[in-house]
Amino acid sequence: MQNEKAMVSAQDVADRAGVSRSAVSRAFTPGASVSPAMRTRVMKAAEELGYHVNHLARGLVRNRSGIVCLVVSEIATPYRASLVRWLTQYLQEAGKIAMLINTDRSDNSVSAALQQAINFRADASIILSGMPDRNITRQCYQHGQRIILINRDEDLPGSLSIHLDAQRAAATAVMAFQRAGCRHLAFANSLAGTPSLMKREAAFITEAERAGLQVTVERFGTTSYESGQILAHRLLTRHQRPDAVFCVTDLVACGFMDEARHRFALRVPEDICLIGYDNIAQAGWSSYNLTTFAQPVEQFARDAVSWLMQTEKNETGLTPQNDQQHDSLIYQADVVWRGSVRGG
Amino acid sequence: MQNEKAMVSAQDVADRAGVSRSAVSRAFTPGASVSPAMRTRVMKAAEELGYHVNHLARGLVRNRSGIVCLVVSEIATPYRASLVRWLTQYLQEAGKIAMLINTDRSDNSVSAALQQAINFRADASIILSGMPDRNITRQCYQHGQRIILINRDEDLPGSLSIHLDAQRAAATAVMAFQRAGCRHLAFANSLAGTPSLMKREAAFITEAERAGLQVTVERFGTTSYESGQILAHRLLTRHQRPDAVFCVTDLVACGFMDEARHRFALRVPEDICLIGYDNIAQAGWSSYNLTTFAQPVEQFARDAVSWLMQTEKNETGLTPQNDQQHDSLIYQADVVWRGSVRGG
DNA sequence: TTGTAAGCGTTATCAA
DNA sequence: TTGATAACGCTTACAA
Repeated sequence: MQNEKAMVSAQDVADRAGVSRSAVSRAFTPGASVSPAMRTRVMKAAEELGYHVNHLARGLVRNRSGIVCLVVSEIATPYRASLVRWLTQYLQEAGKIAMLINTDRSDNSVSAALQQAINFRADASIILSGMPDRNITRQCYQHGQRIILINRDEDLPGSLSIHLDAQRAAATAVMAFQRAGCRHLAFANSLAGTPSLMKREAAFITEAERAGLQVTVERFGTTSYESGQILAHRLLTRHQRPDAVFCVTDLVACGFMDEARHRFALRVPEDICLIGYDNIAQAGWSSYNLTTFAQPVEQFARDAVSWLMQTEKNETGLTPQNDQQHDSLIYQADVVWRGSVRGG
Repeated sequence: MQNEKAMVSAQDVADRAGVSRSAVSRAFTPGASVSPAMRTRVMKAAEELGYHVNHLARGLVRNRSGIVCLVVSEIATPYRASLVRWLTQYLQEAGKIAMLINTDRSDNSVSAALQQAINFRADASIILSGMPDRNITRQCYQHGQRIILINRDEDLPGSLSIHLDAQRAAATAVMAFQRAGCRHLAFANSLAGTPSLMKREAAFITEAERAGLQVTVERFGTTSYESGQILAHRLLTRHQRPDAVFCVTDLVACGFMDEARHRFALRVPEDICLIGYDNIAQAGWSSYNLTTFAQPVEQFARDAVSWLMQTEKNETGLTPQNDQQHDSLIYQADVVWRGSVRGG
């Protein structure tokens, strides 16, 4: 015990238990053909020796690692963090393990992340940020790796796309603002230009026009609290100050609200109505009490993982024609009425 | 190309380039002895074939995977999320890759997480939450896996402990409250009972006593916004209402402040002074503008990773006696003066 | 149900 | 610098 071998292998366990290597392997493989007596015997020896299956070797021979890559930028952001939280949880429950790859949002770095995914023979990659090179995703696909895109605006062969329907949320927002008697609508967006974010803007404009209302659009920086402050400054110093602002995310809305209150001495919702998007925890904090649209994050995670497990079987029996098609899931972002819109 | 083999191996590349397998291996190994001509030749073939080194196989033979496990509960919490953010970033820059394991904070689930770390032959594990069984950490150690403990109160052989000095922060807080003319100090804590959190409480009491002040302690729930609200309710309905509260984390402080303002109509800092801990992003938002102590999170990450890389070499030439000792890093949490304390 | 043996894709050792 | 060969620890036909 003093001089224990660093790594104890299945062979060591087999020797100790007086059985064959394969018996040990089977004892550790769920659903393998092994007698209860054999299993307990092996387990006992394994316990005594401190044996742990080497997933590297297992993955090598099975050509499937059990690893799922999470490709994400700005993990510390509340919305992303909660997505990662639920994803890791459901992944673990399904017996998978999450690899977290931090990207700087550039498509380049996303591609680098997928390189890693391929290197580790990940079973799948879940992309929360950016959009990788088509060439690399093709390689992932060829390696039997499935790809899940969350709020990304592209469809890849053999992938699952998870989207939000921007239209209904926009219609609800316009309706709420109208009911509150607002006349001058605005949309506070970032300069990120992410398709899903641009869709929110476009949908809001469309729905406002349908209601006979004009929308002032202002765009700045990333989707952050600080951008919200700047956007507030820009919109609130305009000649025609808006009395209703739809912010592209809650983070932006929080920054906007703080600036409106503390710099412009405006009351929310009396002087200005605000709506956000995401339903991050802070939106529910009583300083903000922000009306917003909730992304069903936990649902995303649950459905993404169950899609993963369902498509697992196809792994071997690839039917190229069929697999060329991608799956798609579209969710509604439910409105969460709080106090940032009059009469909400 | 239609019928490309799912996985292209080093052998395939070697065949195509007309060289040996080992030449391919060397071409992909940084610092290996290979001529530039050979390298470009191999790389060309690899590119054409879409070859990617199999890290599973590489890890198997090198007995080192390049994986570092991050064991953490409540990832979506701002402080944890930012720690994970920096850790993953520095890990990646050092050529490692992070595996994220979500625990429910129980020591059991932390042990299960470390099991996974062993299964994947992780180079190291970084524990941000909970405290695993001594038995399992010993096994990690024997597998040559290093362990980094962040704000955990135990020292393991061959591990690095990262701690915060609670005393100086406490002294600073007491001084600030005194200078603000506060008479009735309180400490708002969670029921979590984590050693690092309890230390903050103990240190605050000690320093207050040294200054001749009494501290009312209230404890409730987890360290969350909601707990802060409850704690505020409890402390502010007391016969002797405190006029200065040190909150165990910023999250608690935010909840406390919101409740004090919106439910008790108290002004901060005029009626009550508040100090938090962590310096999460929200503490800087203008609704809170919270004076707090900043955990040097980025520094943690940088130092943790550089310790990891430095101790890498010892991997093979283990000198048991030497390695029994652990390293320890103690940081100061610098105060961030904002507006939640009078005269701050 | 169990054992035997042949890989899986690498890297490392040793000659050349 | 390059190439052959032996591990690395596991799973999985196939045979018993």
